[in-house]
Amino acid sequence: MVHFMISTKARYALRVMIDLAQNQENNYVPLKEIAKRQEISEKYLETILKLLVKGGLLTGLRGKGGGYRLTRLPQDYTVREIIELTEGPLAPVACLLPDASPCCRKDNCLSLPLWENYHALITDFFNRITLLDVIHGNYPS
Amino acid sequence: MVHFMISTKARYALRVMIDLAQNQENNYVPLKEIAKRQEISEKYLETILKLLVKGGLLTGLRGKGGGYRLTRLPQDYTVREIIELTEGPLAPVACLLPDASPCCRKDNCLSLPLWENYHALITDFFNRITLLDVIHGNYPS
DNA sequence: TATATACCTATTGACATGGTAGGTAATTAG
DNA sequence: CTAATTACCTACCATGTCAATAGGTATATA
Repeated sequence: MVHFMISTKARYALRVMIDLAQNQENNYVPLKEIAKRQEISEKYLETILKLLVKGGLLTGLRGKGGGYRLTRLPQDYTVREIIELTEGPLAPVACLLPDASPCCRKDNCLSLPLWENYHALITDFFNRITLLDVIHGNYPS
Repeated sequence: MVHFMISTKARYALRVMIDLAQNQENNYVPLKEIAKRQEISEKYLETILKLLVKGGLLTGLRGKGGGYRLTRLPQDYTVREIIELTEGPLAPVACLLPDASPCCRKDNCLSLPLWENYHALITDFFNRITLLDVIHGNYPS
């Protein structure tokens, strides 16, 4: 609806990460369990978990007793990487994308510094906050 | 392409506001001139200018010698209102939209505080910066 | 061997974005 | 009064992304 919204992919991904941090103990947690707890369709959740595994944030194990689990400790994930993995780069304008080709207007573009500052602000924000911070509700004051 | 991108509507709107601040002197500036300087299609620019007039950020005058001009001084516009007018609220999740109906998960939603903090951060950022700041390249250090 | 699980490919409907087309109303210059 | 200029209005369209679904395959364990 509105363009400043975080996609469900990124939001669900974060919820999944939280869910695993809280429920994995020493076991693999099957998709079905996560889906039930989080009230997310199993099929849709699959596509999200696939991304997280592919990006190395989770490990998947097939077969009976299989499921998913974190590859690191909660304090070693940043919110930024979870979001960027599922939703793409945080760049607010094409000129600031990782692979951006130089813009011809660049030198006399008065807006660019605004987007650069904004970009730096949100990147830094999401970079500083770890998964553990989210679970404990720790935010910079 | 990627979901963190500011829409062209908001970006063009900002460029138009800058353009007018720099070129209006005491006259009304016709759409055609702005479109030419900014290299934006006239037809598309129309839809953006309509929004800005409707929102009270610009005045339009018809007929020969007509065009558009700012309704206030550049230092009296915030970037936030320009963006929100053209792109909608800055809320990153539905729960934080102005007219949001209460979410049943709200009380045990660990993510919500994250989005609230993020929302406050960017709202404050865009709120503090005026059109004049953009023109002069003044940003908080 | 049966069951549980992750993993893979493809498809769909809905919607927003970015942009276009053509016409109407108002104002001024001559 | 007429012609030119300009904003304003309604409608349309093509593309792409999002959110979600469907059905099948590979792998591990009990």
